[in-house]
Amino acid sequence: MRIGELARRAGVDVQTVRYYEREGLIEAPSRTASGYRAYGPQHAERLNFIRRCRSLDMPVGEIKRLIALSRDPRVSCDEVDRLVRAHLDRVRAKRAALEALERQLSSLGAQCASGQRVADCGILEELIHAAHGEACACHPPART
Amino acid sequence: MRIGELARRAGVDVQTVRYYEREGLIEAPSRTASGYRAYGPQHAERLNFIRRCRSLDMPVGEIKRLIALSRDPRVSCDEVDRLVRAHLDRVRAKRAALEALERQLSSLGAQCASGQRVADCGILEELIHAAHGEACACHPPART
DNA sequence: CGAAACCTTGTAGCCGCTACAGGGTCAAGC
DNA sequence: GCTTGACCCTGTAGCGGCTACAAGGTTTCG
Repeated sequence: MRIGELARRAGVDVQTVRYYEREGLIEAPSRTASGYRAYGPQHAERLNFIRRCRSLDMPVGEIKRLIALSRDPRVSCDEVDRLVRAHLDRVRAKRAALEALERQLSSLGAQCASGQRVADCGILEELIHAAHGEACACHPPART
Repeated sequence: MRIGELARRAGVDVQTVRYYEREGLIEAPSRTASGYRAYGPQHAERLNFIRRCRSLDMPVGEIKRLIALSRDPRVSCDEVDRLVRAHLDRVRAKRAALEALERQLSSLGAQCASGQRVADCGILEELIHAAHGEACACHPPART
């Protein structure tokens, strides 16, 4: 199987496959006489594993670690567990941040009485007003 | 006011201020005899405006547009409104995606009975199993 | 006068791709 | 045998929003 078919099967771009190879997520396959990459079914399986992890938004580095762990079946799976849970925590935190953001944006959107000139725009006013120094959680006076 | 003080007041890095200048969000200030940037209160205000928008996760390009709009008070504020609402839609979509992700990850995390070897790890099994071709919403067989 | 804290420009790195440029290869049809 | 088009190769640069260096100049304080 050449790179195009492999990529098509997994639903990724050809470039992405080469990128994973460069990053060490997929072993470099053998080559044909003319230098084309020749993949076997194990490569397709690996690529699907990677895509499944990426669809869960795991960073490439973590996927690499998962692959390394899975190659030694004697290792305890605690680290796999820890890794997935840590990732879940990050996702949870991000979701919570987005929820707060969503609330702020929708209250901001409610400031606008359509058809006004920007001179009287409630949205801009709100943004500029905040800029004048009002306290807001998302914009602390100094960094931590 | 020199760049360090300006940055400190807004709670950003000095480099970030220079970045905003390069990107055209902040006008290039006048310079001292020795070439140091010299800022006035209007720069501080602008920087706070930018940070407020960034804290709402608006892309720099959109902030630039907002600034351009706000400089002509005769313009209708419809575009301001549209821009903010479109951004809100993006945030909503992202939050929904993260919620789905969170559900998937927590059911994945539940697969692990701690202390096992990775050979029997429920998490890896699940990930690999999916990789064997089971349908899953986040990993379609071909791209749209 | 010297050290520390500031400032300058320019460049490169982060992530996970994506898109090009500038070539080589292969299969099908004429 | 020759062209066309689809495929493949490597290498490089770009996206966003910073961040971090390097290698120098300036200011400020003791």
